[in-house]
Amino acid sequence: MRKNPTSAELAILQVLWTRGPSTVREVHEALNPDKPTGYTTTLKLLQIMADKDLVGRDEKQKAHIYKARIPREQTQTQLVGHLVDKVFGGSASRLVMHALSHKRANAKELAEIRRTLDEMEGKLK
Amino acid sequence: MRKNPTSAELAILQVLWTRGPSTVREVHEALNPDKPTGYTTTLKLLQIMADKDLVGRDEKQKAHIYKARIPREQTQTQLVGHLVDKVFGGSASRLVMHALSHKRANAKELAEIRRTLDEMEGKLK
DNA sequence: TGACATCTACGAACTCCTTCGTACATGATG
DNA sequence: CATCATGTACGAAGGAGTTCGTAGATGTCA
Repeated sequence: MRKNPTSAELAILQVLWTRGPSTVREVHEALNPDKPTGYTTTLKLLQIMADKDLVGRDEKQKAHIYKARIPREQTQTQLVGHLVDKVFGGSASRLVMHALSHKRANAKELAEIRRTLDEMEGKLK
Repeated sequence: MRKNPTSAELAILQVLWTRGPSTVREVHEALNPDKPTGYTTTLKLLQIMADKDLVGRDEKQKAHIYKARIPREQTQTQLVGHLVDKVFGGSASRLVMHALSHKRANAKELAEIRRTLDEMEGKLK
């Protein structure tokens, strides 16, 4: 089983997931507003992530192009699972209820959630 | 604003939240099945946590008694918020739906969730 | 009381993550 | 082709978290 990405890695994956394949500079600039660091920091992180196979890269251009190698969905699942275990005693529904009651969701979101809930109950029998 | 507890700290808080005030040995033994470490490791961790005011301690006995100083609920809120920001682009409902659809909840849990959902919709108008 | 078990205190090592500086390669431009 | 901007590679420093060993204090019990 694959280890969870670290915090900095997650931020980079976030960029790659939303932007798609990107150069170091592109990632760096997407990141910088939030958290100013040197360019070589971003570079180094991407290199490390390539070692770990978290990202792949195309070296055909001078400026290498990196892309995420793990799907967003899978990482979400992993991290939610982790949180459920560590902080909600293994009960995902407790997490759901906690998130629900702390979130000022609008009508549309609540309807969506209700739809998902209906599906779940449908599958149940 | 208070920093998130680290992973080891979280495990200890978990024990204190469920057991209530405990000695180092009690915490240590509750922890060990999952993750065997030396006794002094647990001790050191609790001492550090006391420094950070994550736990308080009563030194009246020879074996000091530690208790959590931050409420479980607050920590859950904090960590869920963190996850929502970092991995779900700030949308708590996306987290809820994700957790829902990956969880094989039983009928009772689903009913509870539905009740929470009803409450939310009630408050909405 | 003396031996033994159990406790706290704390320094030190180790690992992992993050950050950056420096060196060197390469493409573009006048 | 000389220069400059821009790129990669990589060592090393620094911080945080975790782990443990050792020392010294204190309670227990035959």
